[in-house]
Amino acid sequence: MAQAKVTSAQVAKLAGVSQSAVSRVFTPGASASPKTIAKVRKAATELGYRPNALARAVVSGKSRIIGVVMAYLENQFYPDVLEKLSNALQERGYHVLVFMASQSAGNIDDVVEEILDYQIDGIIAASVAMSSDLAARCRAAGVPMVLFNRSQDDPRMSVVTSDNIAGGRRVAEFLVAGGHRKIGYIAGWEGASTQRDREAGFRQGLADAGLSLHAREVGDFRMDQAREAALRMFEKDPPDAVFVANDHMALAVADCLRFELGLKLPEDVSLVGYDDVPAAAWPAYNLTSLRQPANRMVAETVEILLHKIDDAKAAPRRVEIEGPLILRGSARIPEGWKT
Amino acid sequence: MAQAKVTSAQVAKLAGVSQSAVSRVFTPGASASPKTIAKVRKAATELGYRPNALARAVVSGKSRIIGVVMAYLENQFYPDVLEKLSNALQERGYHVLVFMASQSAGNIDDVVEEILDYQIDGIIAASVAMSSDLAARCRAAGVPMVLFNRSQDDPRMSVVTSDNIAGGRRVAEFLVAGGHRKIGYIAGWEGASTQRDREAGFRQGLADAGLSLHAREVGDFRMDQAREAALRMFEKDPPDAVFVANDHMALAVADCLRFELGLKLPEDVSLVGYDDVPAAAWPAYNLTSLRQPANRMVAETVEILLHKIDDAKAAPRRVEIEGPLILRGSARIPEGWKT
DNA sequence: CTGAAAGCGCTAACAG
DNA sequence: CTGTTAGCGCTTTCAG
Repeated sequence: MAQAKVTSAQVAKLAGVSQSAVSRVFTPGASASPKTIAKVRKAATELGYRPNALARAVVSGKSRIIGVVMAYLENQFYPDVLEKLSNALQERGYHVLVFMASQSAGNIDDVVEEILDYQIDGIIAASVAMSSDLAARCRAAGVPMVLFNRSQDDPRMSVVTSDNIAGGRRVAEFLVAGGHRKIGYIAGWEGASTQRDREAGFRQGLADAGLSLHAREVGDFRMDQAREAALRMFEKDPPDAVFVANDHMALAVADCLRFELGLKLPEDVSLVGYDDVPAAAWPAYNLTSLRQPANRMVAETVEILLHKIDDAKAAPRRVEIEGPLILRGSARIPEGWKT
Repeated sequence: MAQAKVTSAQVAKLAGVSQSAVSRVFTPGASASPKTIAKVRKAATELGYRPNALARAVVSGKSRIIGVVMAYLENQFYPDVLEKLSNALQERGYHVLVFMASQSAGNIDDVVEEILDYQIDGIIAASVAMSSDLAARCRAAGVPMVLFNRSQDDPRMSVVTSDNIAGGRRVAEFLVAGGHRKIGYIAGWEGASTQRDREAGFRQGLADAGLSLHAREVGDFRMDQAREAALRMFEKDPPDAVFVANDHMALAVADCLRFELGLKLPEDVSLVGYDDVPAAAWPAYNLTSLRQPANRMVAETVEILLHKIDDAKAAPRRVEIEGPLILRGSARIPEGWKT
């Protein structure tokens, strides 16, 4: 009968070996004779023994816990990422301690401290701005960190994003090739590197075609703000195409244009988003969007982090992954446009 | 200058007190003279000391970690719940170790064992079926558990759901009052208690009006399955109203009916979902839905779990929370229908 | 209130 | 390979 809190000592006694023998049997890198292993395993299952991960962590210094900081889960892109991260880390024998930076009165720093108290082996920060102060603390504590979908100038920091500049440029090329000339942009939160890069790339792409932004509004990565931005943008001299900094906002813009302003996509205006969240593919939206390859971004993130974990002096890496433009019905497709 | 891994012993030395004094200053329930507290605090901040939560957990037996098991995050209802859970627990000084049961080759039991190794103080299982075997293990390990949005017959288990039977019945009353007579139902995964209860309530509601189900198909809580279910249901003798077991599926059904079958909502057919996820309110869907009050469900869940944590012999509780029917444009609204 | 001392459950040298 | 012996960093008696 399985007892609560069985210790290695009890297993040792039952198996007739030393406590360290038990430890060895359950420690990945250690060796024991087949005979000992058998005896210990038998006793262990008999008692329902499982090693105490915390005690192990205290002595070994490795908790096999990764802290994941998320800004908010409303944007479909993030639940998807969280799920993938969690699965990828689980496969590698790590577990995820989550922290939502959302509501928490701005003091994300406090909670990262708290999370640090758990002796986590690494941190993944998705779309949150790390104060350089905090980054310094993590470095001091020897906890590797990688930024996901948010860049930072600090060259000591590992970063994984999509290639936002190339992506922005590609959208511009696409819209220009589609014959659009009055092209608007709805920006995300201006503090975000992703926002800045997408806009920069987009502007470059327009400039290459001798164009510039016809209109620009800020949506702050929020649906309600995006709707209002769209309303302002179409008040007078409306654009014939709009690029929205992410899909989450683009969905709201699509609704606003169609149901509030009575416009048809793509006949009256072309609309393009960024991320390719699941909802972009839903028939009600059918949104053309530049895909962020979540799978590859997650894989890289995990790779970089785990590598840094077992080699503390590994150099920081900055990875930008290009994603394809997914063509759907919300934007006019140029004749002969190749993929 | 903040050093990596500062111990209480170092702080003690600097403060000129014993190591236990330092411990007392940082232990919630303990006492020390104001003078000692001051000295210790000063030394601690000077060194950048923070107690090691793991070591504390080993000796105290309380980790202040809650394991949260989630089936999948694609259905918008769950990210929302996860975020709220995480926030609520954080406020109470707990942290969340997540486990995604999704892909993981069916063996959710294995990973719950893993998560149990971390000496978590409690488990919240959202929409996952606990094998009674596993439930027994948790009980043996003395780890309280509460089931969220999924019921189980075992009376020793605490459970929080919405009142699915009342909800199903209410939808039936609503559709009947709207003059519908050929009413179809698209079921979720048949293994889920929520599915069964919603259907049971719905059928009761119809029966009370002398009606029965005109058609029934299974969508398994998946969008693609739901679409196919809708297609089958409308192949011949189509219903004039459909209740779909959750919004996640209802969104797919809405798209199928409108864009594949060319039907108008609510003129040709009324559609009602369950959950009231954010997307239900998006203009593109405007879906009438029975809301699951996530806030209250989460609050209850946390309450029950934490109570059980500090009183091990607290009786299990089963809570069913009623939610309102949110009227939108996808279903005909009966004349004089009161809220 | 405070320090000394005894563990929590486990891993990691260390001799044999 | 194995048992013995030190700890990991902390909380918690136990005297004083």
